[in-house]
Amino acid sequence: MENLTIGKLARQVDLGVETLRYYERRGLIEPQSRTDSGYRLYKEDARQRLQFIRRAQVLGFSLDEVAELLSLSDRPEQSAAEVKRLTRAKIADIETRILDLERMKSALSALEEQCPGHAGTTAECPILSALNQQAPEPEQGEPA
Amino acid sequence: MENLTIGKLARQVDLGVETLRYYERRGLIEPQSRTDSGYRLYKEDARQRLQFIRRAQVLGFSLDEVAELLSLSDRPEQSAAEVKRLTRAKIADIETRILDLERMKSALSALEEQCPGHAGTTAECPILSALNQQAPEPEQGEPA
DNA sequence: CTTGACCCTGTAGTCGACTACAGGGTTTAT
DNA sequence: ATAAACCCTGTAGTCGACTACAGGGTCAAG
Repeated sequence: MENLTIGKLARQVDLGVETLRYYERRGLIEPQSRTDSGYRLYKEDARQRLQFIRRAQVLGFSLDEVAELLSLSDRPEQSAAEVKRLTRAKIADIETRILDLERMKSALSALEEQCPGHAGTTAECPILSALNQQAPEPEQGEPA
Repeated sequence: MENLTIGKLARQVDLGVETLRYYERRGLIEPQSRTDSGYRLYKEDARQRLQFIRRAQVLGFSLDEVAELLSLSDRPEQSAAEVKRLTRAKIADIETRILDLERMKSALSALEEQCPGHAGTTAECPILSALNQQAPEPEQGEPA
């Protein structure tokens, strides 16, 4: 039941004091109590909660999503369906981003292989040529 | 040699007028001239340049990088080495991001498969369990 | 000749996750 | 008793790529 001031907790979990207060504003964590002078006091379980936050972030969840996960975790009787749903949505999101990146990578790689580098000029560079490729006709814009 | 006002150009390339002015501030594009009253006038080749910008962005380049690519493209006599270097760096950057995302995805997928969903409670959810896993010892923080 | 659509500059707001003050009060160590 | 180290609130700044005003001037149509 040892009480921790925000500074001690911050050092223990290797976060800035400002970050902990920020998490509090975001609704992720709250001190168990306050001293008479208003100092935040945390219990040890705050470390657990902060670790939860960090791990969820590493898995790709935003702070808003972490807040949801935490509130679900705080109700152990509730169905796990929502957690599963959030996780699936996150996986789908990540897959989309991977596909986007794969597309960029393969386009870049194909061009990079063709590029003569120091052996040629920018005028002969297929990367720049691809970017400079003739534009489609003027287009009179959307007939809004 | 038809001159375009910023609004006409914006409609043709489907960008906002503000965006074009923003690109100008960022050093990506400049009007060929100005009217006496200060209106920007662009030539048709501005479309080409804006297309270059868009394509480079799609390939993952930041506006600062696009600016570099454009200035290289503006010097056709120069070696293509720098373009190749930028491209390789971008590919490496993308590969790193893909790996990060792949790691997240496989961690999430493994947990998601184990999650009972509506058939179980949050207390039985392996996703939340993983996030709540016992933290490493208190750690007295960095002995700064 | 006036209305409306356009243009100008300059500044501020958006998103996400912090990070950094400013201007105080409190606690701890000497 | 005083200085250092801590804590408080509240606000503003950072990054990137826009986007949105505010408060003007200009230009084309009726």
